[in-house]
Amino acid sequence: MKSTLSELATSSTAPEKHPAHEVVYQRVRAQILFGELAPGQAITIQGLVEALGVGMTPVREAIRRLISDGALMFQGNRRVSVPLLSLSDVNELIYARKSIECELVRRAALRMNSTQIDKLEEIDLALDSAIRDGDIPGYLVHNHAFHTTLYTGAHAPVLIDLAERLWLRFGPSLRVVCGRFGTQSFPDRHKDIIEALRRQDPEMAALAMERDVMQGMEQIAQGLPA
Amino acid sequence: MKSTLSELATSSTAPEKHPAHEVVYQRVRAQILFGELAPGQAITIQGLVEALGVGMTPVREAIRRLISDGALMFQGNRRVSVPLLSLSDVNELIYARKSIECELVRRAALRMNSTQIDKLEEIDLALDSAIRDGDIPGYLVHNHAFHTTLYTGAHAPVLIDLAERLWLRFGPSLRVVCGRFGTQSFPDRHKDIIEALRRQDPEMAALAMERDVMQGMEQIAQGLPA
DNA sequence: GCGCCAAAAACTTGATCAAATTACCCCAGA
DNA sequence: TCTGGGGTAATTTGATCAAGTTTTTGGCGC
Repeated sequence: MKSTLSELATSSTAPEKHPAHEVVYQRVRAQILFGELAPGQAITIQGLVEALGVGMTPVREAIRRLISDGALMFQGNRRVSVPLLSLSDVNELIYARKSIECELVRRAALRMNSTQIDKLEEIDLALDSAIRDGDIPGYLVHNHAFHTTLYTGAHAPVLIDLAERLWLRFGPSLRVVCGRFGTQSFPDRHKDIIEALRRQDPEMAALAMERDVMQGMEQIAQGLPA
Repeated sequence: MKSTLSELATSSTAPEKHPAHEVVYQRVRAQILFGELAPGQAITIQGLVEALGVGMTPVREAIRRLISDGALMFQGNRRVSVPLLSLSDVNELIYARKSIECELVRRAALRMNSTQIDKLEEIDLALDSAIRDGDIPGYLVHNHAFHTTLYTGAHAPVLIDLAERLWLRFGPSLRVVCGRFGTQSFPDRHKDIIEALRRQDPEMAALAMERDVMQGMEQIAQGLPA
């Protein structure tokens, strides 16, 4: 029984019939977010056609979407690859993440009820175990789940869309950093965020989020290819 | 000799061979940005196939991209349409535009040379004539050109990508507002921006941009369907 | 090193199948 | 007879695939 990370992350309890191009998109998206694809790695349409056993049209649609997301990069001569981040890119991502995600957590602080916050705490506990065990894929999955669940509470679809896009850009590089430094080097700001949510204190939440973002992004900056 | 707005806006001096899916994307993108498609309007694959004389795979790719951009909206039952903005959407767009575009103009203020600023001033003059003449399409095209040229000077690809996406979201609604109120109601903050650029004063530029953004978005908010 | 040739991959199209909407018709009830 | 509702048929549209065409790449010989 083989079950890859991306299969787990994309499996749904409700067996709705998703179109093939959607399945391919979600699958590759998860591979990028959770580090199964390395920065700089080449992606071919044919490769995905053979790997996933679908026709070429759905694969093409999924790839165009991912390029638009910034999750993949069009290299000009018909080549597609996972982007390599420059230091300048990381600096832009830092600014954008701080702007967007701090606002999301501010809004979430005003709107989330205690049930939703409990759910968040539950995810954070799973995240803690992953960190203790040095489980890098688990860390990536739960860390992403923590943020997306948090943002869902903000009821801000446009900002959430922007935030998800930013995560797709640094996902592969985050995986590399974890592989190099392990998960220990991430002190947990999530506890501060949760406390701020319970107090319904937007500015405290935004401050904790800013620290969380900075920690992650500085790690990525240090792990950049020289 | 018929030449629509989107044809003009996408025509390039260099007749490079772009793939059909790219041509379709640029074409529909321009139609959305410059108001040839109304909010709520339905988009069909077959319609574009017939209108543009290309196969359906390139059209599908272009549509997926535009959906990912937020320029089009997937309505669940296989239907695609130009999004209608809610007041909440506009509020999110205001925050995002202020964050991203003010930072872009700050960076541009530190990097643009006087030749580039001259180019910007030239575009702004064309914009002024369009306003005087009540030329709404011209206003939309030149206004967009002003901002993209300005942002190009910031050398910040990630932030530029985010900003372009935001423009795609409110493009159709901006067209509606112009049609209702005309172009007179847009006092010109661009002069302030240009002066700030010449002084290389990032904060003055950011402030002028913030006013420009607020003016445009408040117009859109007031023009929202009741 | 330069150019030609072969193989692989991307691009495009047309055909086929499935799903959804629309049109239409028939019948019941006023 | 007229009207309205329900159900079915036809058309429209979307989804997928496979084949043909074009482009790029990489190797090989000169």
